[in-house]
Amino acid sequence: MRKISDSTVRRLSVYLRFLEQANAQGRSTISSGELARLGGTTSAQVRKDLSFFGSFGKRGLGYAVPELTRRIRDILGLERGYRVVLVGAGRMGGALVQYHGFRQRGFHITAIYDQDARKIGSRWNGLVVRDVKHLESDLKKDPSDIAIVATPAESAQQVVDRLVRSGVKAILNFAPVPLNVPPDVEVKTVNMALELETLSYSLANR
Amino acid sequence: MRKISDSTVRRLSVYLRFLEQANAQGRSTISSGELARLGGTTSAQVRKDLSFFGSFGKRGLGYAVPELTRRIRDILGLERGYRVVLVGAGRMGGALVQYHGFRQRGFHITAIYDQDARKIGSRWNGLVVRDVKHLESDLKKDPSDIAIVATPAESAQQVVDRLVRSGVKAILNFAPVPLNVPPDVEVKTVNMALELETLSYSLANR
DNA sequence: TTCTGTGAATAGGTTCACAGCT
DNA sequence: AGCTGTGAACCTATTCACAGAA
Repeated sequence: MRKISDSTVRRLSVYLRFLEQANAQGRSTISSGELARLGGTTSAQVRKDLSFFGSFGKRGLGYAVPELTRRIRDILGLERGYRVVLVGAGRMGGALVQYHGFRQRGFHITAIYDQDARKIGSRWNGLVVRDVKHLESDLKKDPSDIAIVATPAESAQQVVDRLVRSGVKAILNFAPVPLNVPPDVEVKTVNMALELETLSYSLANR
Repeated sequence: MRKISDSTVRRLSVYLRFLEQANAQGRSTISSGELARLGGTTSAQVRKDLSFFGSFGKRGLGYAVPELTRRIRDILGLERGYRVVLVGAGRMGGALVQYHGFRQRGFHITAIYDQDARKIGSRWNGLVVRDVKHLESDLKKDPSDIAIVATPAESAQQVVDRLVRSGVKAILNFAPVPLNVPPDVEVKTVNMALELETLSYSLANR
């Protein structure tokens, strides 16, 4: 498949949100102009983004809301559900387990792991925190495509190595370190301090 | 000042982390090649990024670690501290208040706000959660440059409007909606469900 | 010799503008 | 008339490649 830029994929996610709203309101069509306005981009950008995957619209009319919704869900691989394991039962892990947006979109956290004996065994949103030493054996029994890493920086790479060896192919990383993975594994790092620093930069340079 | 790309600013943040490590290890110089390897980029990229702000290196030698650290902190505006207010005392807000990376980098959360009577008055990491209705009057007394919005999607825009009217110039947004702000206000949105969707895309298209 | 600093070349993403359906 | 789909033009970011300083 033709290489699609990360920014295009991110915008598809954004369009999808507004399409779901339009669906809920029972709207039958939507134009590239309206999707653009809602998503903070331009109509040409919307049409270009969609054109990488096909011609979904009707000239003079716009896009059929239910069809385009389905198509984008399909492109993003959201028609199936995903099992997600979470490593790191700290504050951030806790927030993520509760985060409604994940389940809503078909990402189901199926297990939580930690090192800390004080956390192991406690119940979190219906799940028992397990000792991270069971990570490999659990994943062998119940494989997972996606893992969320919310450990301290020091242990993140080591955890990731173990996840990769256990067949995890996609990792969402909240530890503030770049992670090394083989080319067939995808990592997204969310680094909140770094986001604040870009804000600091913009305050300092005006 | 010449327009610097967001990606350059983000990479400077990354370099800064490794420079601080190198400092801690007492290293005196570091080359663009090494910074590149650590930060997952190329040596030409490192040199280009730095060259937008001056010539900090010594040919044949590399960069003096303490000097470059200082320069980047200065560029990013990290030599001063920032007062940060947090709106939304949910799970995510809780994780953010505790997050060590913020304080470490000079971002001090000075107040927490919520709507929910059950949360108002409770102590969080030494701060009492205040009724969000005091937002404007508090900011008038003690202005803040930066706010973190961790409210539900529905209230985010309204909260942001009030922050903007109160003089906040930079917002880190965890609510899963694009926010409208005037051009002199900077917003960074962190949308975790969207990150997972880009991972889903990469799993679906291989 | 080593490694920086930087124009020039390349690649990639966005916007333009218009032909072509409905 | 209205709105899509798309090549072409434009703009921005990255990589190359080399002159020049230590």
